[in-house]
Amino acid sequence: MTGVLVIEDDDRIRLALLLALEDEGYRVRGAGTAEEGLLMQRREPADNVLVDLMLPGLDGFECIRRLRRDDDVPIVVVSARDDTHDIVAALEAGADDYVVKPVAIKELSARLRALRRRARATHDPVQVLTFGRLEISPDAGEVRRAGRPVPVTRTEFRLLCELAEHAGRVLSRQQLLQRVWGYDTGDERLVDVHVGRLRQKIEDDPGNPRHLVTLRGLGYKLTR
Amino acid sequence: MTGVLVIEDDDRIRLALLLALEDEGYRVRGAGTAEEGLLMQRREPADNVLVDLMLPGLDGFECIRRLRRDDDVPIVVVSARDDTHDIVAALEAGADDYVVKPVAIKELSARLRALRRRARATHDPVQVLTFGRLEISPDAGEVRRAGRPVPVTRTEFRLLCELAEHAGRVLSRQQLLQRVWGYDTGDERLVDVHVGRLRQKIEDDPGNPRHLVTLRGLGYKLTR
DNA sequence: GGTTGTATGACAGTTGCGTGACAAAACCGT
DNA sequence: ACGGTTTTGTCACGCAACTGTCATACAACC
Repeated sequence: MTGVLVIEDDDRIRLALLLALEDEGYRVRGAGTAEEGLLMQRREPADNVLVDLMLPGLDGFECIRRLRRDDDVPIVVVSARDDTHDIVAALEAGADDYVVKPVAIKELSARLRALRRRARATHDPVQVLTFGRLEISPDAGEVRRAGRPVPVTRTEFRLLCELAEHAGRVLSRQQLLQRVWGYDTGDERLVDVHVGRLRQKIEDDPGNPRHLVTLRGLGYKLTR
Repeated sequence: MTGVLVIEDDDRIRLALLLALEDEGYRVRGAGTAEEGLLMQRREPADNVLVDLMLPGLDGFECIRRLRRDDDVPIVVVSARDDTHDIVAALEAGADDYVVKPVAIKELSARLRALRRRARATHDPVQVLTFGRLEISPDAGEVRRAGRPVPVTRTEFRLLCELAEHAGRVLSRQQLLQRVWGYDTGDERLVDVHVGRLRQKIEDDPGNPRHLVTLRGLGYKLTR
């Protein structure tokens, strides 16, 4: 799910935008001032930023410039003013798009998508799931323990990814058989064996597993 | 100087746009129909395409889709209609921006710049991809190892570029077959053979590949 | 202490990969 | 069009790694 940060001082409009975007399936958060927004973006970057031009304190143009300095996040200006001069200035400052209020939420959403399509191509970030000092990159097909690559086999890798994807939740042997092996039926012991082998590789003390733990009678889970 | 292609059937508007853009410093060319525009873009790609939605014959949406299929060129829709439905549809079809006629040329120009900034971020750095002492120039069609040119065949080159473009990620044989050969189906061993040949040329010790590595059961990836 | 559920080591069959050989196809200069 | 050269795809073989099964040992629960 993609996150959107809305920087807008008018509480009513901000709330309306946030609700509408949430409805469109975005993870949302809002800020009432540029300063607050910049801080939030620095702390926990969203995938898109919507920013109003008229903000108290630091104005929208400056806000855009600073966002742009830190980050390559796609920025959309949402402003009441439709003056060409403002539009040009905002785009020059580093904004990617400029829409005039009031804006149809469907249009905004489509513009955000179009923008992310472009932005994604740049970064293509490789996802990394972290469990303590254990790192799993499903894309890279790589597992690391304390930064060192751990050679795992395909089945072990799939199993680990499956567990990682549902981190913290128990998965029964049946579920694992189904998802990793595609078996509808089969010997559940098979899972045990592979879990064991995986532990040898990823746990510091395979006898006392910290991450890949057994829940007697239920199955296995991966914890942080 | 950057080139802009304007696809617009109304002669007066097209001419006005072309003149105005030329004035802004763009190298311009125009097309009166989608078919003509597609042909021109294929023959000599412009850096931006402006397209009207209402075109005789192939309509704007289809035109966008076809442009997008060939190419990653930034596309801006310039339309008289400001209906949300049209905007969303155009963006979904692959357009990057949508402006409503009449449009201030300064705004249009700023939007084009903003768009190119994004597009460039994705494309320009692709000029030389470096993996240790291995350099790949997709544009120049050249591969170098420790500064020395390495003669690779076309297929090897495509394969290498495909892997380089997704550096650090595993690509399955299926994916490679699809992307390099365009096969939807076929013998996956074909990939092995070419990977092997490529290794002979680009790896210091082809037996222990450092860059073009195998992930048993998953595929291949190129690492730094 | 008995029962149930889990860990693990060994093993044989299987799979996946690298490679060299070869023929077909594409390419290229004449 | 022709002949030589390079490139491409197919195949078969061998090796190494992986997989699933089983038997046994161990731990948890009642």
